[in-house]
Amino acid sequence: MARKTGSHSDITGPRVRAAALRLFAAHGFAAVSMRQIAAEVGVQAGALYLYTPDKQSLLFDLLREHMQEVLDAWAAEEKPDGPINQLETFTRFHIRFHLERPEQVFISYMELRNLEQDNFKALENMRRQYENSLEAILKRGQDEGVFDVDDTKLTTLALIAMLNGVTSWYKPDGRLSLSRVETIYSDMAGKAVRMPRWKERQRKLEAGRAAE
Amino acid sequence: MARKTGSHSDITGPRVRAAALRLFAAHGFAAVSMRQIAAEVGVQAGALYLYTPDKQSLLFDLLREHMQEVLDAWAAEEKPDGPINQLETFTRFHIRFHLERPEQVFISYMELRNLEQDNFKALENMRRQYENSLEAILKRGQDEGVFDVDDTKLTTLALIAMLNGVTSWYKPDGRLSLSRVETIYSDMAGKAVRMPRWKERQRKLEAGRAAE
DNA sequence: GTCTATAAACCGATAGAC
DNA sequence: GTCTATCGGTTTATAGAC
Repeated sequence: MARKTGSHSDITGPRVRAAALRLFAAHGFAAVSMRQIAAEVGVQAGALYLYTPDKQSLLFDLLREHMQEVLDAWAAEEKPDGPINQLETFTRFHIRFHLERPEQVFISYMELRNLEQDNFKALENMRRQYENSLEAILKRGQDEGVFDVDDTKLTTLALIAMLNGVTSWYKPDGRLSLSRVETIYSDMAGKAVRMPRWKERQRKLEAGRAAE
Repeated sequence: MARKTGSHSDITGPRVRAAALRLFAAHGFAAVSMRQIAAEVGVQAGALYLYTPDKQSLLFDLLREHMQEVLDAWAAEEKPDGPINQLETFTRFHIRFHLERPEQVFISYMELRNLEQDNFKALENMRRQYENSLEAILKRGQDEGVFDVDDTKLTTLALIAMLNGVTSWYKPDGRLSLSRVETIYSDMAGKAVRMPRWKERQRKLEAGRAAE
């Protein structure tokens, strides 16, 4: 039964991509050779070119599909009412989604510079689109007076950077559970942007005085 | 006067390191060849080995010196009294120091994985030492009841990740000045960890009741 | 679909002339 | 201190047998 050659296009294709993902994440795109990827899959280097036109496309496809997954998953997420709850939903979603895909996340911000210009721009647009969905929540909260944010764009980037940081230390069997980590980050994000109660009171006081 | 060879040890050495820094930051350690570095300096590849035993040492020295600079600069920074002011001092210091050295910061977290194990561990210890100086501030604030932090270690990492994020978008001639950016981040960090006023009042209330 | 073999170029590092 | 030349090995990608 065992044979060395045969038709495995539908199986080998995904395996090539999985091996590339693992190796790029572990050693970096530039440091990984096509021969290493082939060895990981169990084929010869030449066979890889049946599944990708070149090494660059292998990287770009991995990054593009990851970003598309993020966008689709967030679009499918059920959104509660009100910016405060939406911010919690976003932070929890972001942390959970990213911790479930450590390798994709890692290469998504480590290997961007190895992309050719056009590929880089395509990825950057998708990333900006995702950031905009958080900024929209902050803007709404700002308009409704429940958030007190100095600059929504800057705050968006600061929050996402903070949330991304979790991927660099979290271990699934560490001392903190996933939901516990979600809660802590979500609380910090909320405290960082929410209108303080004393400011809210002052605002209402002034509004009342103006109404007299 | 012009001659092609001569004694330039004291000049060429730093130029090699500067070229390596620039190229590693721009293209990544693994993607940069010794020949490229030599070309940037204006010497032949062989001449580089007068200034570094090998490529790995070139990277390690850059990273180690950067971390040492961070530690020295923070040690030299004048510290105000009280955790609240110290947190502001730390956030402003961190942002300013890192924005002044974008290339060093970039390679310091992008190229860690290209270090051999011993070199990596040495760097990691220095990084942890720096993190500890922030965690000490949070712990003191927690003990004094002015901070309300769930987990000082996790919060330390979250704050540093947030602050580091600034290096990925800040442009010196952008719409926000450096001191403005410092203020916004410092405010966010403060709000994220400070004991809320209502909680503080409740705490004092309970303390008063217990004293009866 | 996978293999072997190979082209053409590049790599890090060293030797030895000047 | 810098050069040229080179060793021994690697790289991406392709050609052609099976």
